[in-house]
Amino acid sequence: MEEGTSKSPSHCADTDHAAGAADTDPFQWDTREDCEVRQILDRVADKWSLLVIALLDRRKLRFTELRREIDGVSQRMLTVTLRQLERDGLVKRTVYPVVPPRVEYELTPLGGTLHTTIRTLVTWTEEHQNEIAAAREAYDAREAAV
Amino acid sequence: MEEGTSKSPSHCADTDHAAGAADTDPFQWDTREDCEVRQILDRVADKWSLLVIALLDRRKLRFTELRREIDGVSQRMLTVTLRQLERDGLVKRTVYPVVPPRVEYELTPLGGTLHTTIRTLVTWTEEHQNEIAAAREAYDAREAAV
DNA sequence: CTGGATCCGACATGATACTG
DNA sequence: CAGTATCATGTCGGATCCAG
Repeated sequence: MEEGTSKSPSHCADTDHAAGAADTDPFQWDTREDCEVRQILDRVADKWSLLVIALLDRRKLRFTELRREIDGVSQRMLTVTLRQLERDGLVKRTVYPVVPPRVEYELTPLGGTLHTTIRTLVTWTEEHQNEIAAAREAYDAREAAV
Repeated sequence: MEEGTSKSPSHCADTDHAAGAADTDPFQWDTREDCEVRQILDRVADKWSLLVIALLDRRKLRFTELRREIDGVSQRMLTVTLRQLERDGLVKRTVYPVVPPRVEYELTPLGGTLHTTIRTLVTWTEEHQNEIAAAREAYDAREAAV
């Protein structure tokens, strides 16, 4: 992630419906790799990004607070993730030039709209995790039987 | 499979609201790693999974058809992805015992509900990709200036 | 045609140490 | 406190070969 930061993917799908038209074409969206949409999707659907955005909903948090709240994130990954989100205009970073450095992170309006969307995905997962767990057990059992 | 397929993460967040209750607690969901929700999320938000589910919406496709439609996917990744989705009960795999093997993939009802959700995420991305692109340019320009 | 198995390189991520 | 820099490594993913 940190390496290839300045890729310039093709705007393949920013055709018409990207502007907001109620295009409901079932499938045909990206398919092609190096598509901007797919790239953004990968970033947005990222493990840590998801968590950061969720935690930042409606409140500011400092670097260390975020780090403490997100179990398992390394300092490095948190920094990288925050930078990406900042670059994408989803998170705003405010530095207070005081003696012990103080940096606060918060969602931008754009980030806020994403939060809603992400929340939908999370809710879906929460609602169906049991079904998925069951499906896995069934699948594994079937496999083991063979 | 080769990667971590048989992890048994803790059911940390499958508490109450997971059952479907209209719980709108702003943030507190996973945070902890090795949380089942987070694991499912990672799978579901996966690059290839997203594409496969999108393509499978409302129609069956054969292995080769999928491979052809998804630009850039290797045989291996497609196989792995399909297996995961099948295990999770999102995709149904049907094998026809004919001379040239014929295997068809289609979404299960559960997979169908996920498609809707994913579609939301994709739509968001499509609608905001310009804003994000602009934010990136602005950010990069700001950086370069320094 | 479908896909399992293996080898292997590349990149993402983690751990650690250092700085303003 | 909030990073940056460096090094170590695990995993992902691609290529290839092979089998039912």
